[in-house]
Amino acid sequence: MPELPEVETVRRQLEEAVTGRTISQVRVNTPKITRNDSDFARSLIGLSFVRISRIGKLLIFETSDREVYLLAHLKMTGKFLLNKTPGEYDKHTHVVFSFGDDRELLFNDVRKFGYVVRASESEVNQAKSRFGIEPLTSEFTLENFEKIFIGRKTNIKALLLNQSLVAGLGNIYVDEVLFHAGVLPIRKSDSVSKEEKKRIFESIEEVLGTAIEMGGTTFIDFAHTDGKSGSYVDELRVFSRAGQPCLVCGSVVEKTRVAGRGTHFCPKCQS
DNA sequence: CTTTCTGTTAGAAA
DNA sequence: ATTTCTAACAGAAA
Repeated sequence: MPELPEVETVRRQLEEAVTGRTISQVRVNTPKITRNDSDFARSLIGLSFVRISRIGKLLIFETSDREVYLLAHLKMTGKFLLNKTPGEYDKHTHVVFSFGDDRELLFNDVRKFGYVVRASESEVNQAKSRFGIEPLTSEFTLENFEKIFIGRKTNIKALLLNQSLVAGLGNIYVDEVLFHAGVLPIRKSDSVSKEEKKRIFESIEEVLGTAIEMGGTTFIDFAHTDGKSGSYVDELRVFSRAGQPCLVCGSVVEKTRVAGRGTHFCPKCQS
């Protein structure tokens, strides 16, 4: 579930909690999470976190060493948790950062798809360059958004899920955005009118903006760094509501498979 | 018990 | 070149 609003929520909480703190100890319980980096712990001890930034769903930790960064992706079930009882955590805790006080930063991930890896400045720039336009920034303009349609004819859902075109949308928010915009997920991108593109563009800003304000969506696993849930789940209009009445028109919300993903829509509100 | 499904995405296959 | 499909993994649900 971590999509842009969830990752942004975590970013803000991490920035508040760990910037300026010196790493005194690092424990790697599951080497795969760090891409089997045998120097991971040793190279981080003594450094401090300077800034936490984000592009799409990727978290970027700047450290006090200009050449040392951490790149972290939550994938499906990853979480960063601030642990108030050092040494006590479950079997899904793969990396532990200690700061020499009574708080630890944990990376926890049931499915182990996520990662926390060390990167150089050039590797960070390489990673950034693979992302498309970032919503809620000055580069996210209608003009730039319209450009991603050029030369493409896949369905609109796959287009919006493509991180190299727009950064940060995932399965939940694409369904919600398309409902908000009144466009069916299966529509071929080259059939989407200029007016519809404008509605989708504005819906991305609206839906993501509100979701960030509400601390993201906790559907099953997503948690804030304090373990609490996001409340945008109460605002979902179609996602996970198959078989239930559309909150706008009362029609039954349907679920199909589009772009290989479970896809929810209202057959009356979207066309 | 077995099978199916799940929020992501890199990489293979088409 | 773009688009589609699958594997990576664990656990909940059917």
